[in-house]
Amino acid sequence: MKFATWNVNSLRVRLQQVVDWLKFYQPDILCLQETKVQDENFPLDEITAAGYQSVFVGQKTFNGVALLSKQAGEDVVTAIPGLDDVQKRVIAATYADIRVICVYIPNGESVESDKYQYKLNWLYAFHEWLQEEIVKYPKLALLGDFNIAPEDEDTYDAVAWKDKVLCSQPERDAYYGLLKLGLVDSFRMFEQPEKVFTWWDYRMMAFRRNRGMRIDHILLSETLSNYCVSCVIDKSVRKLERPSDHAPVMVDLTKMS
DNA sequence: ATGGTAGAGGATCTA
Repeated sequence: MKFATWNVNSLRVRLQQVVDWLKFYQPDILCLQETKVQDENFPLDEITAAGYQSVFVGQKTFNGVALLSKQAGEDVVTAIPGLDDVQKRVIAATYADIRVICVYIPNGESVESDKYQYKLNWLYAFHEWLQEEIVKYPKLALLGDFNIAPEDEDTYDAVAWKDKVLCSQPERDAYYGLLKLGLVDSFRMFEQPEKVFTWWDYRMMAFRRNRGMRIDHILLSETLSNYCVSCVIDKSVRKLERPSDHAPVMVDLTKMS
């Protein structure tokens, strides 16, 4: 089984890239973030034609998440229960006995911003909900754009980004708080080269200079991690014309088959 | 030098 995540930064702009990617890699599940499309405009026909089912929750202009899957999901949840939030940032579904949660964690803008407080509050509420979910579902995968670089090695310049948004200690504490619930960073299960990132700013030729950050993650519950044989970042799509600023991340749970 | 680019939507906001 292959699970993947990709912040597409507008599904309508990236639709052909997503369809091509699905056809090439044939993941069992693809989590999308920043679809930026209202539900009535979701490109259902094109996704269906590619052989995938979809569940989604979107809004005008910003945010929006979706789960594309070969098999139908059950027990779909489209918000953090109990959190009063107009922003569409989470969707979860169960496939066989595996709970898949797709998240678009707030960016935060800067540590001085009100959006940073919103991010920390959101992470607290998400933690509370995830704690319940992982008890209910021992096989759980959490995929998405976390907008957090867990370690200095996940940044192109740790000195420049020290205590900045995406790297600040409260954000990293919240990230490791999620791991403490019983999740493993699939990327770090394996030996990896240095300077491997998932996001590069559109500006300042950041991609060409590999000035990126590793902020998109696939976290697996310990039960599920036993089946994981690889975690790769597909940098190739970032080189396409009109790319998303994020690259997809994919895990292979082949041992499960 | 606090810039630059991309997306949505139709002036700025978000990232």
